[in-house]
Amino acid sequence: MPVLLLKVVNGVAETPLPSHIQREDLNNLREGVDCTNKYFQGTVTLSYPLTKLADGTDFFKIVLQDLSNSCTRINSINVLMYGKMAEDCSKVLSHGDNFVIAGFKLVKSPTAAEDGRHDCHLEVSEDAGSAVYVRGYPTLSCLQMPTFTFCFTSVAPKYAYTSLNQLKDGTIVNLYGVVKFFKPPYVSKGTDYCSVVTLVDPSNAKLTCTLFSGNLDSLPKIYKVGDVVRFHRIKIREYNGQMQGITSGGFASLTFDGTVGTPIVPRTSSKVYTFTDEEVKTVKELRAWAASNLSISGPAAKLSGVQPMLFFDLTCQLIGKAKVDGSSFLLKVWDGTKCPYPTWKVSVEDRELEGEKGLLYQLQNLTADILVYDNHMQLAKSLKIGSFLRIYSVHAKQGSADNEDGSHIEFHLHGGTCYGRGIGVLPESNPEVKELKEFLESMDLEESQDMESVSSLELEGTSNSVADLESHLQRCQQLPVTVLTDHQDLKNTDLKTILNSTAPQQYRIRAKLRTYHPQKLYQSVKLHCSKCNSLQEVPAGDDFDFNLQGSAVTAPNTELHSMSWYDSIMWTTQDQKQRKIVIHFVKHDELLQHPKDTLVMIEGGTLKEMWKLTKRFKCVIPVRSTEDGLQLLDLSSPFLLQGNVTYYGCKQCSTPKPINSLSPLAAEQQPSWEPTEIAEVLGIEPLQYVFVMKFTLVDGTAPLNAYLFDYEKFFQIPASEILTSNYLQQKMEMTMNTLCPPGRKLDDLPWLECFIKSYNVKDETKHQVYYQIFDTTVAEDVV
DNA sequence: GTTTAGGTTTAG
Repeated sequence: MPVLLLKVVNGVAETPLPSHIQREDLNNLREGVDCTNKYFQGTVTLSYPLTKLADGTDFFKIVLQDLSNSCTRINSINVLMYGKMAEDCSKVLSHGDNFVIAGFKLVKSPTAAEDGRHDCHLEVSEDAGSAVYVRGYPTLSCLQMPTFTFCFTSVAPKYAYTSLNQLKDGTIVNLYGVVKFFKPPYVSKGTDYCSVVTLVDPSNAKLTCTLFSGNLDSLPKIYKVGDVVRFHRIKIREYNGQMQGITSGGFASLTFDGTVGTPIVPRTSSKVYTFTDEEVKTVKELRAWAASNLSISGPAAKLSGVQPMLFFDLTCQLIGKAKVDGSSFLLKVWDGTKCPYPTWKVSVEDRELEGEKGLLYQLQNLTADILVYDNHMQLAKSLKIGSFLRIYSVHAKQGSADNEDGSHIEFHLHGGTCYGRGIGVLPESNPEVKELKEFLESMDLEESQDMESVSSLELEGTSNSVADLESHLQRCQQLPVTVLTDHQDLKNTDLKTILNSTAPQQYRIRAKLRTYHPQKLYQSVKLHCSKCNSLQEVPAGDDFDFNLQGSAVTAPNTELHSMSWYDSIMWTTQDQKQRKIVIHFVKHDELLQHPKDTLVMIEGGTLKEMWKLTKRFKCVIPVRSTEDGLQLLDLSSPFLLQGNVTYYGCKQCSTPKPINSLSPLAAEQQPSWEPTEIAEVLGIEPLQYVFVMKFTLVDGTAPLNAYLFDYEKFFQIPASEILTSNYLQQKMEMTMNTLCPPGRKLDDLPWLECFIKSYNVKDETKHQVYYQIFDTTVAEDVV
């Protein structure tokens, strides 16, 4: 998406177009051309009346002519506008107007043969992040950032939504709800797919909807309990004394991830739909309500966390499939983790097995064989190898002990759809799929290294291969899972001896990790001040937003705008809050720099808006206006956001200076905008992210509690980045599962080699000895 | 046109 900054003063756009978007000639607009950062300028030669599409969305079509290219045969193009932008443009655009469109979508024109215009048309809407600039008119659009839009225009809701306790028999309504239960679409016994969805909302009423469609894609794309949905035109009936929702003609749905703080992006098959600030607000409210009123901790699990005798939802990639018999079908999947129990292997005829043989072999010990039955077979057969799946309510069944490999675990997807049993295909765009892909890709390297040693082996018929991953993993388990980075010459000391000795001293130990605290790993991340040695919790995002709202109450001081070393733009949100937002772009030699090198300061922005800005700009500093100049916010807020790290300062040790102190840095030849440098000139003592954990170690002589205090060395994961990276969180969880595998007997736990030191802590009343882990890191093959 | 399913685990 393009970045289009329209400078707005008193509501009138008067800025030239940003330098990085480039004009594109009509004859260069071709299907497949990347139109990001391109704009098209043309003159209106024809406009059609404003109309409404079947779903009520405004639609406006005009024809633009590119007069600069009079020599080309085709010099005009259709422009299709949707939603609010259509309505607005229809009011101000007239014949002969010359204007600019950016952020358009180039789509093959179905009417090119008849109207003789360009063989593509341009589609624009606010939802798509488009912007229209008409000379001399107020801006119709937006100050638009890479992936979000600050809209200047207010949008009145077109649809009325009924809360779930107000539903009446025989009506057709629009509604919102949080998914409490769902059955992923399955093949019904009739002609359609069916999906059953139970919704709840803050009225505390519940509605079960039975949705049918011949088109799988038009059923709601619900991936988990807690997702938020918007249904349009759903029919309400009474059934067995309760209200029931059922699809009616024109049924349409949007689905949103229900996790607080994740991007609000609708999942839908509808080509055109209303999606405005109203929707965003409603989804936020429902997310917040659900977070405190709905238990959404589903039965999701990784293979490494599978418990026998339980049902769970598995997110995985399909690597093989095979027909087994008339009532069952085999899916071979993996999720990058290893089930801690022996798992079954379903034998199938070689010719029935689909999938890449090399990969199936390579991953054989990380693969779960899932047998699916009856009604699920049809869907299972149609799945594409390589696709990402969520298989709901898989049964992890304890196998019979008389089997030759003892008691193994079997995976069944039983027939029927009770408890939402079924299979859903996740799109590549799904954040969890992205995460999984990244994760699987990062594993591939290790696997392929292992494969080098067996590359000469025949890959066919290798069920008893000696050089498989299983034995590799077993070898790993005999080697220590943590190693020393120093002090190799030291001898081990047993824990009892250490506990009976005086502090301070240093020891090398060999022990097992019996348990650790906190179990919720994100709780182990703290902020540490190396100056006063204080530790504190990482502020929750919500607190920070609250602080921002407080600072936004003070109106921005326009006297501080556009100083010698920065340019400023301000605008007001058109929602009820009428929030004023100012962005100050720091210049170098009086020129704006490339966004990736630019530091921006923002007044009145929300946390989410700032995160978006960090994707585009080098650094973001939240600021507020005072009479004397721009200042940092209270130190409960970060003083800097950069990449995916939020930097905080120590309240005790910092003496914040005015923002103007940054200007010498901006004047440097090539400002590096290093966080430490920024902190220093702003008088901030930066806090460092650190993992703080308590390990209970045992070695057969005594248990000993040792603290881990680690910036990044132990886990080889920067503590500063883990809170914003699901991938790193998953990696850390896997590491902990290797160090201390759940459900394992003490004998079967792996050994850790650690370097620890004891130290004294004394106060008036007591004296205690503590232990801390040093110079130790997770072994290379564990990471 | 208005079936299909209408939540609450298979039993392989």
